[in-house]
Amino acid sequence: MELDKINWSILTLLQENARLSFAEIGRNVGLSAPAVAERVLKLEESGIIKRFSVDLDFEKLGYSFKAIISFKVYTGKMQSFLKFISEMHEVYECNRVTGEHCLIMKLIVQKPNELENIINLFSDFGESTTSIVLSSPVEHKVFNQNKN
Amino acid sequence: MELDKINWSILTLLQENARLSFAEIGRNVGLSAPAVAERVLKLEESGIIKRFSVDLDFEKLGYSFKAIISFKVYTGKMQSFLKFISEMHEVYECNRVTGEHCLIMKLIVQKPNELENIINLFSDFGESTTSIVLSSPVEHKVFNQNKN
DNA sequence: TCTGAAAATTTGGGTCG
DNA sequence: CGACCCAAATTTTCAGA
Repeated sequence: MELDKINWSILTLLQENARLSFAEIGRNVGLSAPAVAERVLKLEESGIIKRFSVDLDFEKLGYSFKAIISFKVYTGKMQSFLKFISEMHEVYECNRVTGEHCLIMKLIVQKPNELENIINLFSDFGESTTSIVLSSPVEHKVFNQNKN
Repeated sequence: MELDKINWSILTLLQENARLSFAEIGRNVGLSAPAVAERVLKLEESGIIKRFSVDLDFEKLGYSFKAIISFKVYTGKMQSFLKFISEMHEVYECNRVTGEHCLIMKLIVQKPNELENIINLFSDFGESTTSIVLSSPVEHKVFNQNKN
């Protein structure tokens, strides 16, 4: 799909506030509301917009600990481990990567001892290296085309 | 702020589809539209909902390479490095962590050689270990209170 | 793109624990 | 008094040409 400057502007605006009305977006990019609606629909249909969502403050929800776990899966255990973590709500994200460790995961938990339990459960599947997140200087940055 | 079962349901629904109407959410949780609107407003005001956003498919936008860089910052270079990356749109996320490496970053780029350039730029500030993301078995999971 | 019709959000007033 | 419902007014979205 071809992305012109206007579509990039729409995507930037929607990332910052997905509840802008089409009319308001149109005012920003110089289009009428129906024209914006049509573009957004096509962006959804093409899959470029995967979903409209909300970003939550996990700390305020009582989940104060973020951890990043690098994980080296034992031979033959990959499939069962992926199935295992897909059902754990504490595992927020999991990436398969090149390099020494096979997986890099991000977890969100309420208390340190929850993390301990999880690491114990993981030990059946491989070896983990855990880092606690102290802060997130850059978090979920708005993505745009600026090439500086 | 107190979060009852209804507010958790609202948060789950909004994460899955932030464009549900208040009336539709109300049908799911057994409230009227204005009651839902008021709850959502309070969730925003309290900061639990940080923003309404869209999740994008970066591959379809031509940004096919995700990388995770572990970074050990040289003494005294932390502040200048954080300022440096805050202005780089390729750095999607940056976490300060415990452990051997000080920072773990997620980057999104179009081509491998862009990554090479970035790693070269980073070398003034510290030592990096780069992993290319092959796939993301779990990505931006919907967060809810289920304790199973 | 424009216009009318349908649906959504917002606001005010009133009610129940 | 806070949280909710109902109903009217405004805004937004949708579907026709």
